Amino acid sequence: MSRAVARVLVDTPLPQLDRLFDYAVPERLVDTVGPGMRVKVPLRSAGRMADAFVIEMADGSEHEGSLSEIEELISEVPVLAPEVWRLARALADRAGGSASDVLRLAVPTRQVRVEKAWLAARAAAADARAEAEAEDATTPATAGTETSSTDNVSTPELDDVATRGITGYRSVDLVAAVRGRARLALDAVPLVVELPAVPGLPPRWVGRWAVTLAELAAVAVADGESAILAVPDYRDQEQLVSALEAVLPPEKIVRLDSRQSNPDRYRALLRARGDEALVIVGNRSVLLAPSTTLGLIALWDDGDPLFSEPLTPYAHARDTALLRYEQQHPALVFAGHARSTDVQRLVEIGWLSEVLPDPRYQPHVIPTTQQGSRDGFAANARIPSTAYLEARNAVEHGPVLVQVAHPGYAPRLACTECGDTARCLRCSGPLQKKSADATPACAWCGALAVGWHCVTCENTMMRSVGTGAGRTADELGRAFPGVRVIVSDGSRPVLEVDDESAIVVATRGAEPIAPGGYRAVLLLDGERMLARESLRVAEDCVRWWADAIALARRRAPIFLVGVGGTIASAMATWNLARFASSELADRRQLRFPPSVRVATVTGRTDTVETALDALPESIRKETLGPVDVEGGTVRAIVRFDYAHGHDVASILRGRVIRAATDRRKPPRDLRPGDARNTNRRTPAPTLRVRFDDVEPFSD
DNA sequence: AGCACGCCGACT
DNA sequence: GTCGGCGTGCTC
Repeated sequence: MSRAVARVLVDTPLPQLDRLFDYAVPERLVDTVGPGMRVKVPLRSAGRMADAFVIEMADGSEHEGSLSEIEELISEVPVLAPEVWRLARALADRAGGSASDVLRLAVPTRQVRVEKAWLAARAAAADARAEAEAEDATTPATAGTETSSTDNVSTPELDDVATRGITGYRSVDLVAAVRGRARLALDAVPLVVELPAVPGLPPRWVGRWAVTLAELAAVAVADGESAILAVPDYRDQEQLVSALEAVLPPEKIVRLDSRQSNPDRYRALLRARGDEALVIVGNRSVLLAPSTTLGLIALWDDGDPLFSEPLTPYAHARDTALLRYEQQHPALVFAGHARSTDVQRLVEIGWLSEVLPDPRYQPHVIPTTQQGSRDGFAANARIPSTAYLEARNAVEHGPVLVQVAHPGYAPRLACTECGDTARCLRCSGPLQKKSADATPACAWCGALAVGWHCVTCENTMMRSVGTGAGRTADELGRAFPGVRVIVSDGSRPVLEVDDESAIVVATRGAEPIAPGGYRAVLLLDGERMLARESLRVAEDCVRWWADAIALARRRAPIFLVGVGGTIASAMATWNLARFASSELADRRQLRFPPSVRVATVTGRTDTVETALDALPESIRKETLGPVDVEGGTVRAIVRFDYAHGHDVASILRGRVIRAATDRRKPPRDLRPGDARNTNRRTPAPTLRVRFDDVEPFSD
């Protein structure tokens, strides 16, 4: 007779165990165990237990040997949704990683209290339904936040969206596009807007992008479908949630992000597991949220590096979104003020359709390569005279934004005598000053530089090099006497300012929102920002500038200081798509990402070599390296076309599994005369593969 | 990772 | 003869 068999995925990072194992279901569990539940199973000799997810149930097994029995059902709550499993599998396969690594990000650890509340609510809802059916009445679901209701919401605001459409974009019916499951590259209108007053909530200004995404999500919910909205950081999330609260009842909005406590995340996950239409908002991991009725996925500002997952298998949220699109076919929206080269690539192959803002919203950007005026304080503050005059005029009416590259006071200090960088005497890290009268401190170890002397020339005096936000603020205070100066940087961010006169000095990405928008914007450190050595500098700068520009009042003057060339004219004409296109063309020329994909292969020399040898010749010949990295390992970079992604991933994955299984000692004759192998006790580094990492192309 | 199996060297 | 070393391979 057939006995109940559960196919499970064992929760382990070992690549060789990244497949399904069959276990017999003991009699006592036959009626309860099901897909998505956590279980404990014996692995290898009895006594060693491992956690696992039940993936599917079967009548029998292909396995030759005898089956072990499931040891224990951890919980009968099916925390792993089938669509999340499929996504995790596809993601791991594409990235050459293990599905369980993805699941660790997707499924929070169990919370018994939360689970009990959920089970109780579910039981209550089932009772209520039965009762309602008996009475043949339609009682709405009652009480508690855990109830599930499939009722469509209809708020006045939402009806308004559906009839009026979403405005600000050129000849596109965005509502119809979402309903038609379109794939869009949406260049957002660069403005701030005031949210409609909601009783009990303070008035609030947010980026207009947030309102647009909220409206799109509301359309999906009105159609009985869920939306997943992903943002790079919490400041964006705050804006988006506020915008959502203006168009949807709060119980339709679920936050799911990595800053939440585990119980909160678990509660959010269980809510998303129901079949209620919801908007699920969060950072990169929100794309792994369960949702069976997914009508929309939208990413805000996909070029932000916070969308790259720092944990194996390092998937980028954009790629997660694309895989999820393939599986569930929701509408897919990549929205941003600037356009990433990655999205541009998808536009150019005809896979995404562009939506452009109405040209009436084009910001008034004035590039000035001129290096500063002669008039006193403005010169110190690195502001060209035209910009200074405009800013002085504008600040009389409200806040003016000044964007700078570096926080602190003096980002770098140097010896007054020999000019060498001042370094920490303890750890050789560079010294910095946090404020004008602060004692210099080490950027690495934090030690205060008291009794400092230059290691090169023994001199004991140092001077500031470069200008941080604090020093700019001091100088601007003198340039604009009597005007309030507000500083916002990454460590002490200011989220909002009022609409009174002020000079707001902010590092990139930390710009506060001003009600009604800034009266003028000065983008000061463009030249320095562009000097960073990275494949994506230009693209990043355009994004940082565009996001700051979007905080300006309509028609406010925006000065891009010290930047010229195509990048400046792209900003001035607000043709950021064309800029992305020319960037992409350059990368194509050099065969750099995202025109091609890359994989970095790291490990012991012979392991890396055999891994590379396993690749087809056409791909092998596009290998850069291997080059030595620290710890007796080497690294190679493989470039390949998107069409070969599947092959490269599966071949390299095979090598990773082999390397993990194979514990033979390294060959004796590995590079004779190489001191590395003779003396050091290297713990045999295994083979590591990472896909689409841009870091090796930076300094 | 762990743990068992197995095939050669020194032992009662 | 056989005890146990670690090199090799597998995990339902």
